[in-house]
Amino acid sequence: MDAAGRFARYLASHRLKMTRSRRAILEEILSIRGHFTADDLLDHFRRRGREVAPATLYRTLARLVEAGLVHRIDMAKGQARYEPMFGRHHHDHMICLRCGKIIEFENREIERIQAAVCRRKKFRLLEHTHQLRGHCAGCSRTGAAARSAFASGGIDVRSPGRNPS
Amino acid sequence: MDAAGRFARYLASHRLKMTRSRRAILEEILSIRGHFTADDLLDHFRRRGREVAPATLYRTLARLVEAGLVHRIDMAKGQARYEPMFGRHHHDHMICLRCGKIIEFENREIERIQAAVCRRKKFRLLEHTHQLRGHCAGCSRTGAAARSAFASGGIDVRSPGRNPS
DNA sequence: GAAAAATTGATAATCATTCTCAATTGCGAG
DNA sequence: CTCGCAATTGAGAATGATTATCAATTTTTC
Ligand SMILES: [Mn+2]
Ligand SMILES: [Mn+2]
Ligand SMILES: [Zn+2]
Ligand SMILES: [Zn+2]
Repeated sequence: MDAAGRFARYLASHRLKMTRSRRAILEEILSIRGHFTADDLLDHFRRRGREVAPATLYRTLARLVEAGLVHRIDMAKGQARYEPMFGRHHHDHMICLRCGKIIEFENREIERIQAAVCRRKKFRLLEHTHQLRGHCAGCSRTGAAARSAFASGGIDVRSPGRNPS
Repeated sequence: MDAAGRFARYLASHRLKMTRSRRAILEEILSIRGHFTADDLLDHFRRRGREVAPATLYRTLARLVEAGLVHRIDMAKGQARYEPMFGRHHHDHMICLRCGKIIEFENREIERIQAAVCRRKKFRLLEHTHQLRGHCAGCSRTGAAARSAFASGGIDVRSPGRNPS
């Protein structure tokens, strides 16, 4: 089933309604490839005239996360990032502290060991985050000259395709 | 060298002063075993009459983190946790979503693979967080009855000794 | 001990996100 | 279709942990 269908099913099973705003937000997210912030989306809408209130966007993002269609990435500070998870599998992130770029990685071995550690401690694992912070290839090369797009908002919006590694 | 000495050295090398407040804060932290929030510390001080302004505490905690004597654990929401890192080595955390307990774990294998992944992507790793969230042994056992000490502040303050695993 | 430099603390500011609540909309029943 | 009611929306206020301001105070230096 497609994303819209899955969302509809989720809404129905929770006595929630498929409204114009929710449809528009899902639509907009599906058109994005990569990671984005709530503000990124608000900007997109503003530019197209179609306004969506922040409260509504935040509420809908929470629903989409609930429904498993979107993943939320909590940063140590500043805004959270989101990414569409439709048709993708779990992965973790490397975050460049210079330019803000987000690189995805996926490692079965780590996940396996992680599960084993939890088993040993009798810990029922529900979710996890594994964030690697440092300098991306580009920023390591170009000394201190890297334009710090991080602070000023020029954040990454790119994904390495369906199967990151 | 002891913690106070290391802090003194750090301060000196940064043209900073060893003040009464900074000494008191470090002292207090050393007396704690386990994880704590800024508010936990403020409470301790308040109870002993010796007041310390929040601004001062936050500033000092930042210095201690800089100096490598304290580690800061950013939670997805709510206050950050801190823990003394004096004489301890790196480890990561499992966080119980029911009772808030923090369990430490350390796994060389994961860290090794993590480093390899970074090498492959030419990413210069500077720091990382690996948080496992779920239910601790106790909370898994006692169904939904677990008192949610998390929201109400009764957070863990315990460490499994010098060498977690 | 005085001057210079750093620190403190009261207070205001930040800022992403959530809350409130009156007005609006979606939708199932009739 | 049209009601009726529950769910949703949006404007604006509230939250809450942390940081910024800045005058008064403490430390260190000379
Ligand atoms: Mn991703
Ligand atoms: Mn710890
Ligand atoms: Zn970079
Ligand atoms: Zn627990």
